[in-house]
Amino acid sequence: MRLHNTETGALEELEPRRPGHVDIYVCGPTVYGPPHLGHARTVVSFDMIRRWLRRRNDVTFVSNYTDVDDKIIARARQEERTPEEVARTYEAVWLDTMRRLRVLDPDKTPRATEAIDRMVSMIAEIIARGHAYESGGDVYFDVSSFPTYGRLSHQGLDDLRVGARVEPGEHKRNPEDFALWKAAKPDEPSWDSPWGPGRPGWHIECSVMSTDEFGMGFDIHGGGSDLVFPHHENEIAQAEAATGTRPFVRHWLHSGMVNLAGEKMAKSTGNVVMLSDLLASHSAEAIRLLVAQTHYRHQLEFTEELVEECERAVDRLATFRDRLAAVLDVDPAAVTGPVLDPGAGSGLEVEPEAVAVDALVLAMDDDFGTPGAVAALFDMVKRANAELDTGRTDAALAWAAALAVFDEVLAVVPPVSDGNTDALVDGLVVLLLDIRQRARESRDFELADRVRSGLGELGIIVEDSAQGTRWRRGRRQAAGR
RNA sequence: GGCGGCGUAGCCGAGUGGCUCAGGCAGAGGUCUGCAAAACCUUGUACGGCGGUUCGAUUCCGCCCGCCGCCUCCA
Repeated sequence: MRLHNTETGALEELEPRRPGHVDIYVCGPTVYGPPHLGHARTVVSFDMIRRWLRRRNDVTFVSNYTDVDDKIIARARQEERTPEEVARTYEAVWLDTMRRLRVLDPDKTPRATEAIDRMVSMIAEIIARGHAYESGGDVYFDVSSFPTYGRLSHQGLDDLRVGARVEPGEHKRNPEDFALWKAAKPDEPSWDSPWGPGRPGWHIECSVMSTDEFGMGFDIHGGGSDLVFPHHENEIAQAEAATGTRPFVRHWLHSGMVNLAGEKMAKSTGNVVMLSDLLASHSAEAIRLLVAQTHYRHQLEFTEELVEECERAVDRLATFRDRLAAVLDVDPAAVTGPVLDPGAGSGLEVEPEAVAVDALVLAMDDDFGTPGAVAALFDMVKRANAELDTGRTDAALAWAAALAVFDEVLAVVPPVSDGNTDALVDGLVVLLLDIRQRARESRDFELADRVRSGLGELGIIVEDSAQGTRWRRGRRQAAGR
């Protein structure tokens, strides 16, 4: 398969250093506050990338928590708590939110504060190799000593000098140098080091934690495109300067930013959508579909209307899933069950429909083309529905298996509502529908419609068909609103 | 100023040097139905502007216009 590499700016063949194994590191959050839509965009994009890679590879996915940082310290002061308490709180919020978005847990989630000793070692190594210097208790990376600096962001040193600046209290030789270690300030967390007490700069942690896990030259490093410079540029400089070897990373993957109604989402202007708000009124699947419909490298346009549209599209998938379940006479949950895992006992271990899966493979193998995958999915739904309308059900099992494959990669099919398990509600609805059926048979449509609209107001959707009357809970009620 | 990206039908958004068509949502008409819903069918002069290359460009090249991101903590 091909994937885009930020460093070369070109599509490249994915060639893992160990065939069949892919090691991927994605920069995680600084845990100083609750996650917002921008986080979701990046995390969901990489979740789909990971889900695709693991169909053919043994994938190890690592994503860190940055738990020492200016913003965490500031937040801790504000809330009169310790930085550690703040970090642990938002770490838990992050994990919970990502799970609600059906994002798979990383295989490992290293914390910056647990890697300080290795950061100190790496910094010492960088100094020893002549790429960094100590100055007033700080340690700075000497950018001029690293000739390929700027190769990820495609900028020369002269270009970078223009934007570079020196904060008050810094002791840089050159403005484009960056901090590896910051001397301790009063009332801030600090650790001992050969240069005195202090704390690490932001960039060093990812060089350390990724190579701790994978060593130099691992397969994929990812993150939002806003991290290309300076964060990832600096990670390369640190890791390669410390080891004297290259490359640090084989493929750099970066996801695009989110636009809110045409404007950049920015905390400074209050133009932010918090995920807790978004998830209160929208399903994870709709949010994931919205993300999947735009290629991961492009800017994502976001409005409330667009998520609403995705809700309707996602409902269509649920309806299709339920229809297949009815035809196959199985529990709807089994339809999108783990067919990829033989022996999981879903009862649906069959060949997925080849047409749809071929289209999925074609799309995803070309730089993780989730928009094409979504198109392939809905294309199958339309064809399958058309056949089912004519009473042809022989391919139902293959469709179900294909649907499960799609859901394994994209996770956009809403789960079967567990709201239907209330035996009392179940019984009452069945009773009402039985009465309604008798009314229909005696052509008392006024009463029949009264029952249907009354149930509708309670969030229960009644649908008559040639095969009899079906009912289900509407999305809003199923979401517990 | 530097680096990068985008401009595709009402909206979002793939894609391609010529071939029937991305896909979703919305709109219109229809089939089915007691009605509705669901589903399906039909329906849209789409490719920012101007040049160039070409037998032929939305797709390649140049210029222009417009929009956006990064260059500072940021997913």
